Amino acid sequence: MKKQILPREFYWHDDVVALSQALLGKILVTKIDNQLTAGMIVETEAYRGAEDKASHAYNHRRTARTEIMYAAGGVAYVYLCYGLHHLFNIVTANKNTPHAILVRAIEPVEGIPVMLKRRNMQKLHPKLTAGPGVLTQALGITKQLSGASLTKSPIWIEESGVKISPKEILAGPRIGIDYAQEHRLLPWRFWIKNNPFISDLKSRGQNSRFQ
DNA sequence: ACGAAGATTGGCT
DNA sequence: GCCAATCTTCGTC
Repeated sequence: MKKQILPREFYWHDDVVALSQALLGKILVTKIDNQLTAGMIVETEAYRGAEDKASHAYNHRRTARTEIMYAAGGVAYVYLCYGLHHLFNIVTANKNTPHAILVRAIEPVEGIPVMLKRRNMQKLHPKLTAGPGVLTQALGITKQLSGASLTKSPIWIEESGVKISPKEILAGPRIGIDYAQEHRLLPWRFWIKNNPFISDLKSRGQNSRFQ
């Protein structure tokens, strides 16, 4: 099948919760250090900009770090978490609407030897790319790439040809945002049912071939 | 200028 | 299950 890079307009949709589900099954690709690596997006979280207490842009907070969230959709927002982990987000919606989608897990598709080397692992295992901090390491994404366009930079997203039906999509509370008060339990984390590469073991399903 | 907290991970008990 | 690692960011003094 033909590889089709998602156009900028794809990211301009105003409903970040719907887009978070639409991104499941798409292919996240990087070409960094001249090495092509890619994985299917299997878990996402929606962060609904100014109205979401879990969002870095809650109440229209604007700082040097979060400024890129206010750009028109279709750019990367990458930030350092706990001083260690680079977390990759997709900025969505129109300019000045700071919605973003955190990519929490991917299923490796291409460049697996490169990803293994970057992760210092010997063989394929969900730990390679299951989790927002480890998938960036596998793909070579760092905060240097925050602000990069997803249509003309070393990071982009492609159609996979695989259609994920609503029945295959599960939803639950977002992870690691207990500080978000009444927004803490919103079911804005989405994942592909029973996919072995989901970050949270409890929601992964019981038939993982890696157990 | 200071210090607490963080959209996590991996190793050890 | 618990906890340290590690450092930027941001609120407060």
